[in-house]
Amino acid sequence: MFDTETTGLNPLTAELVGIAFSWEVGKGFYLPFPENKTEAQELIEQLRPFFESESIEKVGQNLKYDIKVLAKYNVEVKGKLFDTMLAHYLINPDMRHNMDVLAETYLNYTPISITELIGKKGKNQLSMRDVPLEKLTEYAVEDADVTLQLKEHFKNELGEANTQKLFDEIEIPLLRVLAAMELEGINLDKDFLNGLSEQLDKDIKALESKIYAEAGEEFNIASPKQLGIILFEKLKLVDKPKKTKSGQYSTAEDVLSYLAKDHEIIKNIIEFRGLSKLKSTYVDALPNQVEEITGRVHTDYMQTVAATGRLSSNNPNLQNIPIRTERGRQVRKAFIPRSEEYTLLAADYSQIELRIIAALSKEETMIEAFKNGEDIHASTASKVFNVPIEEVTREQRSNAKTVNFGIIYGVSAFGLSNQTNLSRAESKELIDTYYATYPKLRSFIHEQVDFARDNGYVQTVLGRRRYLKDINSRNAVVRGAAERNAVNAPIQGSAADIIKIAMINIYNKLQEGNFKTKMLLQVHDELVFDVYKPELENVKTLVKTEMESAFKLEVPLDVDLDTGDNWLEAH
DNA sequence: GCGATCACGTA
DNA sequence: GACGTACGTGATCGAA
Repeated sequence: MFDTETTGLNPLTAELVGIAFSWEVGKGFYLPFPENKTEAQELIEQLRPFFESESIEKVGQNLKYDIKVLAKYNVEVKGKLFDTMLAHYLINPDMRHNMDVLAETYLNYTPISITELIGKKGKNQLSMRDVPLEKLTEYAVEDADVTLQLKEHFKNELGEANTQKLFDEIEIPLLRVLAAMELEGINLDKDFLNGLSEQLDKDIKALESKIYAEAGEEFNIASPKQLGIILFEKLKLVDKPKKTKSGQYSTAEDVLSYLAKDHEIIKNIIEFRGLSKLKSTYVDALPNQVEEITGRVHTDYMQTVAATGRLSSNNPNLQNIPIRTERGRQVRKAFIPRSEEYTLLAADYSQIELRIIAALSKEETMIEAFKNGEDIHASTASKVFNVPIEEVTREQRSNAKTVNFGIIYGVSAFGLSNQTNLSRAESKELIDTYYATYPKLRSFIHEQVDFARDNGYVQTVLGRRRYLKDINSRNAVVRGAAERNAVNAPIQGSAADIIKIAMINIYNKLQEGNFKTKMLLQVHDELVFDVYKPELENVKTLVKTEMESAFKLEVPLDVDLDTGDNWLEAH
């Protein structure tokens, strides 16, 4: 077992301060590293045979971090891996997985906390370098020991939860794939974003003046509190304004959009909000996230956060780059290939969640539609509105699409009527007709809820579990939420399983084939590659084949590919 | 300087 | 009476 101690959380800039080792519960040692880089490199060279040994199993807590740190020292971590954080994620995805919590829960022990060592995060926080060797040794070796003890605990529990395969064949191999993607990073066109920023600034300022004029005074539009008072006390736009749970006036988008058609100020506020969000969160923030060393943006994928099995992305979050609005999609133009010899390839699963629910429910009508390559929303519309598929109107298709997605989340008539132009009664009727059209979908949903009631959990196609402690709650609201989770988690989670398989297989093939092409991003149902142009045709075939054959369902998986000189063109 | 709240971006 | 899943980030604002 090993655990690196470094000068920071960013593996690209972090320097090794030391490494703790433990090979037997209760035993361990700590190897401090010199501050001098040449000397540090000399020391790590002596450990290279250990790290690069195929036969020595490596145990750690969040090994992706250690692997990335060591990669910057040009050391590869080979051999079998056991990550206690990943193990616990499979054992109970809804809990937290940091070592302090795990030690307290499973070993009834409280290790020395990092804040005890270096203080709370902030200006006055020390660097690991500043911690006296004796204290640091105790801390580091304790962590190593605790991790090894946790491993002893978790290796049996994985078997009991039937998730051993998922651990060995998905999460552990994926950790290496994610480390490689994160180290790679993606090229960003800063100049382009600076240009966007100036345009946005002009438009935001213009909207600001209009809003002040309409309000009759200047105030902070970005403050929901001040905005609420202007709209609902000064201008009295509605009789009974909706409040948030803390008693403020709600100025949320869905509340404001009701008022937009009658009030120019509301339209301007909605636009102001959209543009401000775009500017602050993306256009201005992204250039600051470019790493100096590489000149690229390196996200950090969280492998143990989403309870369903999905990844999440942060610093920066590259899984929520705008696409829906014309203004927003411009941001995607800033994500570009590494050089002129490269092009971006985006590959996304078409309707993967609907295909999964069709296959798992064995709903033949829907399966057939997918097998025939039909537009699934048009096909649904044609059936529920009882018109030939070529006569489906835009509105019918749109409503069918809303129901199709809603089904995956456990939508109610209320929710549907809120999302569409349909009344409550019309929504109810549509849902009833929908279930009459796809009867096995309804029984599938009930089976999931029943399974959860009987077993306390639901699972994905690969046996990834989500425990639902509230499934038998007497509180109908709480129980309803658990029931929706019982339906959604296997669907969303199975899609996550499938793309993870594809990522591992694609990564391995690109490695084996010595491709210059690199996988860069994952956005739940999409993978983005930086493709060396001479490899394009091979890579396209490889990616499509691996993604479509990652998991065999009764429904074909379909992947759309596109390339371009930026992420917008490629999508 | 922190955490809660609100709002809003994605699949 | 509430009322569709899963996330992360930025701005504000009140309490330290």
